[in-house]
Amino acid sequence: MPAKPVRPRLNRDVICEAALELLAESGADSFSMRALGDRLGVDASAFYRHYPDKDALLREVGDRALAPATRGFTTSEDPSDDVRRMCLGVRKALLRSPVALQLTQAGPTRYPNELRITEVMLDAFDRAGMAPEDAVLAYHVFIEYTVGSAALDAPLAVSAQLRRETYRRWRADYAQLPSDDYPAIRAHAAHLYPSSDTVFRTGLEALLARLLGT
Amino acid sequence: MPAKPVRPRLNRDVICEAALELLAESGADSFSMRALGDRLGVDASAFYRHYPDKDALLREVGDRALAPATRGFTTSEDPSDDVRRMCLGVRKALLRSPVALQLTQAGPTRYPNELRITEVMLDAFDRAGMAPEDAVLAYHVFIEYTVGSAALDAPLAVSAQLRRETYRRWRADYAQLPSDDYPAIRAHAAHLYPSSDTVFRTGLEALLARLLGT
DNA sequence: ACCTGAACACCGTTCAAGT
DNA sequence: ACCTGAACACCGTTCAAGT
Repeated sequence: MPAKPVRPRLNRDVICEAALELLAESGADSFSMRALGDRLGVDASAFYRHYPDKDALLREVGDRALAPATRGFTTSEDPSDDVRRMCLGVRKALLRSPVALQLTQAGPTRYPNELRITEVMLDAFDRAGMAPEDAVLAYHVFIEYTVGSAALDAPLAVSAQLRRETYRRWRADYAQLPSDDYPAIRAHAAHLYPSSDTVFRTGLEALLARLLGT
Repeated sequence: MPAKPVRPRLNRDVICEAALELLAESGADSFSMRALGDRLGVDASAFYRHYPDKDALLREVGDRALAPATRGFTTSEDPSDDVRRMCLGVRKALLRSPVALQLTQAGPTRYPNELRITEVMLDAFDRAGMAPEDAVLAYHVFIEYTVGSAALDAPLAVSAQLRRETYRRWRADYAQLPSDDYPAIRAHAAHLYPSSDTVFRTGLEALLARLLGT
């Protein structure tokens, strides 16, 4: 069999794959072009032949992180449930990979996974019988809520144990506030910071019920 | 009259004030300890006597950016409207100062403005007759939605003209997608990206109607 | 007590040079 | 065509030294 060409060592596929691994292992804070270069046995400057800059690289990496939400998604007969499942899937994918946050700051990537999510949701609102303007409005509301929540929840999503301990500490802090100034906080301190998944579900169901009229 | 003591040149008040100005003028990207030092005529290392690190400094700056939302806020007889006005005020403050995003990533600051916002909202849910667990759940939903949306909208909030042009360009891009793969996107391209304030209002009213039973 | 200045260990990015 | 290596212009942070 013919020898596989050793060149090219680098292309967008191997770069994004390595970036996703590096992000999953070491977190978003310690990601750098130099660290990515080390992992691939390549100088950091080599990436600039494949992407104009770090942001462009991370935008493609970010879209690939969304793949679990689109791969295998099947539309049902219930548009409301399609929106529900898609939002939950997007949230799960965003919490899994710490590059999610990056995506929130650069506008639409128009990469395949993002486009598929948009298509599925707009189609669902259409099937629900919404007027075009209302469908677009609803689409943006669900995306802002889903991505925004994920951006807030992501920093503590890495470890369930760390999350529980952190929430417990925060509750204890709230419980020690002066009750003259903050009576309502004091009264609710023990209940603050329920599971962020429960919080997300609560808002999601409220939006579905009101905007899709289920 | 006695001469004002020249020392201390630096304290938390003058540091935060200068940081807010620098952020408003030059944006979040070009903020650095060195740039802040230049503005105050001081070496960058001088701040480390007043804050443990850059994050701690920005957390206090972030809370001060919320001041417009709490200063002058008065509770009404309609809890639902109190929540509405507070969320709109928080959004406005967050879009005004580009440090908002920073706040979303570090957990609660427990600085005065953030605490006041929490107190007002929990109190409103109480007055609406909600059970304590439901009040806390609703509080977290509204905060996630408000802060999350602001984090997504902030990058384009600086200039209305830039925002309009950017949205127009994005719509044009969506309109050129292959309609075989993305029929719903193509059909809605002209309506995508309505005013982000309208989007926020739509979701906010849906959540108010469903969670506060208006 | 408070700030300076130099230093350390990093960054993203560019560009001539190598192969 | 693709990558290297050195260089540039930055970072946040520490710490001995100054006043």
